[in-house]
Amino acid sequence: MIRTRIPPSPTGEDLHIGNLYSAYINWTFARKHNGKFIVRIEDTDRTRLVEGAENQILSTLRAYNIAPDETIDIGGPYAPYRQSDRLDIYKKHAEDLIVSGHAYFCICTKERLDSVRSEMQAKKLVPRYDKYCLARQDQVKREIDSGANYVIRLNIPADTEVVFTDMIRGEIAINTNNLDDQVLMKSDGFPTYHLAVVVDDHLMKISHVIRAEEWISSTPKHVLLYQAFGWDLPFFAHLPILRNPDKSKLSKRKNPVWASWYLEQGFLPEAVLNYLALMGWSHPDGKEIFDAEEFTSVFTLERIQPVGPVFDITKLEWMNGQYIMKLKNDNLRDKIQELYKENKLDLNILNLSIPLVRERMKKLSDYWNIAGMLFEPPTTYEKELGDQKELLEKVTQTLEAISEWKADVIGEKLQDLATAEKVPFSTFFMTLRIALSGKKITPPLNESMEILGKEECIARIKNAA
RNA sequence: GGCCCCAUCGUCUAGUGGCCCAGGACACUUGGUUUUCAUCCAAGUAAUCGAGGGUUCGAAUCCCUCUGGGGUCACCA
Repeated sequence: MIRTRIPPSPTGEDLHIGNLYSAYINWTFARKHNGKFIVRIEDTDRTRLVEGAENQILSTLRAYNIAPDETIDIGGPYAPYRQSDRLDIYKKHAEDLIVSGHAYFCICTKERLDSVRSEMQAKKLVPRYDKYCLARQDQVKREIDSGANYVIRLNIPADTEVVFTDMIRGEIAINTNNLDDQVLMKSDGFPTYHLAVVVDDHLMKISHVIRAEEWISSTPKHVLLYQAFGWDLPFFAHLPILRNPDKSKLSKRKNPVWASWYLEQGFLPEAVLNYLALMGWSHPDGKEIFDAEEFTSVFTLERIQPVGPVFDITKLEWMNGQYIMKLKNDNLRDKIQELYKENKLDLNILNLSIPLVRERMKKLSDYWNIAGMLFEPPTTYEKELGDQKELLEKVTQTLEAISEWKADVIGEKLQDLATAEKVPFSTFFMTLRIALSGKKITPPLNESMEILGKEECIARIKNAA
């Protein structure tokens, strides 16, 4: 049984786009193999905890149609799925490790740890804990009994090659001399990530640990933990890290990173996911546009490239435009309406405008910029029309004479007028466009005029001239 | 700095020893369609495959060194 997971930690305001990427890969891989996709909340850092983040993360994930099979609010066979609800489990496992000699108590102060580290750094050594407490466990335990704060550390053996296989990169070996005696249990009684992730992944029967590349260097600690517990290793696959244009790890200072931001901007979930699928992975047939269904059928972990891709919002916008063009009218209308629900757009105009805007939008939020003229008259004009009074007067007369207010009829009559007046179409219609919208760029004029209605058009032209 | 990962057009990538003096997509440029914009169509610019050594009849593809980029070195995940 394939079981995958993402372990978001509720320490930010929302799901990070990198986590969404990881989620999509994990979800897809699980579905491909008829497995389960688990979302486990890793809230062991009490100092960085953000209120409400947990719900936000889950709802964003669901907004992208990535539904967990097991998580905090739906439960599952290995509940609970929130680490703060599993404290007893970690405590017990940490104690097991103490008994087996793989871990030990430590009561060193922050000051001592700092000085040990800076001393080693000065000697150009890897800054590590010096195992001071390990040699005096009896005394340490006595001090703990009389109330001393303590942590539990992993007792990492010296000079040992830890080797594991990464499904994307192959074999990776790291010598334990580069590893610190990792704290497993913090003095507040909470486990650190390293203990919790190993214990939970094992207990929750996670078969494939698919996570970002930044975890590679701590994987040896996890491997050592699995071995200390006598457990089988899961498969590991480390995904490339999404990058800023300057190649550094995607960060909110340089890029929008919250997954819901893209939704708020009017990116479609399917488009964002499709774009994400192309990060480090390519369709075997070279296809660029494909949905989750197809991704699931052709996806393989082995095809993921280990190179860190730059997250290019320009290409995302193009792709989003492709998805918008494929939307059915009603569907597109509903999405626009949802985005502008505060403004309560006139439903009739909205409906009529859809065919006019669909090919012009890259994002749903482009709508107002393109179609705003259909809802309200211009207040400013991008071009002065003072010298066009006469022509506009004639336009008004022509429009007034039209009995059947249809785009093609309007267009025909206006072209006749332009011809009679010996004004080139491009000049003529640009003048009219400005008069009606104030803008040089608008949806097709005839259709827009039909939507606006005869009276509104005439009123706007009189106003402009 | 130590350790680890990585290296093909500006960006995302194809490519796993000969079909590649490197293909596609985005972006960009030009032309066509068009009543603006967009769509659509056509064409073009753009990588001496990071550099240097090997291996081989033959290397983007294998090996080594260097360089560059990234990640990581917490009682954060």
